[in-house]
Amino acid sequence: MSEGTVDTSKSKRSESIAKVLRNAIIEQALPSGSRLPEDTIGEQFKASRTIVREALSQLATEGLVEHRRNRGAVVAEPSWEEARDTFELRIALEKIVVARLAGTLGSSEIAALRAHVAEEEAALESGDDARSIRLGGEFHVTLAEMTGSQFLLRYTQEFTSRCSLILSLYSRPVSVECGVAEHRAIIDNLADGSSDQAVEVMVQHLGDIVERALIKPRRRPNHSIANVLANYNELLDE
Amino acid sequence: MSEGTVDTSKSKRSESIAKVLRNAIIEQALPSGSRLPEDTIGEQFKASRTIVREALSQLATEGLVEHRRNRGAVVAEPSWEEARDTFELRIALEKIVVARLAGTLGSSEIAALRAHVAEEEAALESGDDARSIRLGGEFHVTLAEMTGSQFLLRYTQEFTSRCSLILSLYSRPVSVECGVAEHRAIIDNLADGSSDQAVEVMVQHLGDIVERALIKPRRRPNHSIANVLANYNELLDE
DNA sequence: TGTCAAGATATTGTAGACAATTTTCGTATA
DNA sequence: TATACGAAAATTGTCTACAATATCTTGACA
Repeated sequence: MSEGTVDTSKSKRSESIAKVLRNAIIEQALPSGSRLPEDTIGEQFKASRTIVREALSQLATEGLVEHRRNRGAVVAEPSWEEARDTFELRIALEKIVVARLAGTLGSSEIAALRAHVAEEEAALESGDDARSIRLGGEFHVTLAEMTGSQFLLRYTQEFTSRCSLILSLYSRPVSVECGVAEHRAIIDNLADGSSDQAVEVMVQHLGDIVERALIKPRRRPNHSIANVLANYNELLDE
Repeated sequence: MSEGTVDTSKSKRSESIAKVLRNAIIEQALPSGSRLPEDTIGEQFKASRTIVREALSQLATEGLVEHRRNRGAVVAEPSWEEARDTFELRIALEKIVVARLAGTLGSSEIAALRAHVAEEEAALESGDDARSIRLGGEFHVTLAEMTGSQFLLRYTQEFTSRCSLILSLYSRPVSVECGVAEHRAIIDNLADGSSDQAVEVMVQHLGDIVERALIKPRRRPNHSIANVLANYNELLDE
């Protein structure tokens, strides 16, 4: 089906590939431990190994894949300690985001956030788990984006991705990690402008996520990389 | 059978190059805005552009260099807003480090920290500014290292480097940014184990640094990259 | 003399070739 | 049968060539 590769090539090609792989990893289409051979991926995207390698490097610094010398890249499998550190840092990070945002958002931004949550709810009801998880993470990224800070945005993206991966490893299969109600509460507090309270709600929210997580590892059957990527190619042209 | 193979050079050539460039940037041997042509650097290190490119990518994600499409890399010149964000994140990060460390350090670790500060003091008295700046940053990295957390270490390195770059842009020429006395106070509080107080001292310390900084930009004359790197090559085998 | 265009030069972006290393698999041997 | 060894295959690491793009130089023209 998908022969796509619509290039959109103004921004870096490796970035597009990284994005697709990132989504595939977060949605567990590529489970932890999956091998990621450079030429297989390159074939899928019709790109040379140079480009694929760039994408994998990027994902490695994000902590989503692991590089073993001369043995290729695999989807990372964060240890429990790494999971704990990641969440602790993420909470510290998002405290800053929320504190900076409280009381500064315009009505259009509030509306955008509410619309996003509505989307989350729709995905939840339709039972599309993968979509739910992705949208749940994107909510936090959207918040970071609204601070206008490149750094807060970049790190929020990084930590949100890694947390999604961690949750897929350690949390119960059923639990969707980002509660829609909690997101609504965050928006309400941001709109009201009570900074401390907004921070408190965010901390509570992320704390709940940690609570729900860190249960025990589980494993999914390995899919063929070629098949998985074929499905994800459609996402390329966004 | 095979001998030890202490593959220091094997581990990653691009990492060695990145390290040299990082030091050169932090010590302002390569001022903000300096161009970093791939083949010039490759020639210095006798490495192909592939390797140099890898090193530059690494430094780009660390925020020390900036990539302009088809126009090469230059030493980054963080804006005031980026500077502010970087420091805010760094403080949040190091609060975590100190909180985790308080009361957990063994006497050998305390001794190592004190030895490090002694080195800082020596460098300060000898008037070797570049060395002082580097050692000041390394103190914080050493702390992060002692937590045993890969993530805390990596991000502390990243933020410390970037902060050094920022200070070189915005702070007074004379001020050495990490006060030796303050570092001693941090060690004392870590040894005593009063977590809250240790955190407080660290926040105070980093706050002081910010205070001393953010004055106004200044500029140094551009040195030839080839010359600069020739001087720094000695550091390669460390 | 100043401006602008076109060619020349320099630098980055990407691809593919070759080398180095690991993994796999078949085969001989006890 | 189990194990050890070694050749073949697969995969990554690095280099170099070529293409695409940006920057600089030169010279014509107003």
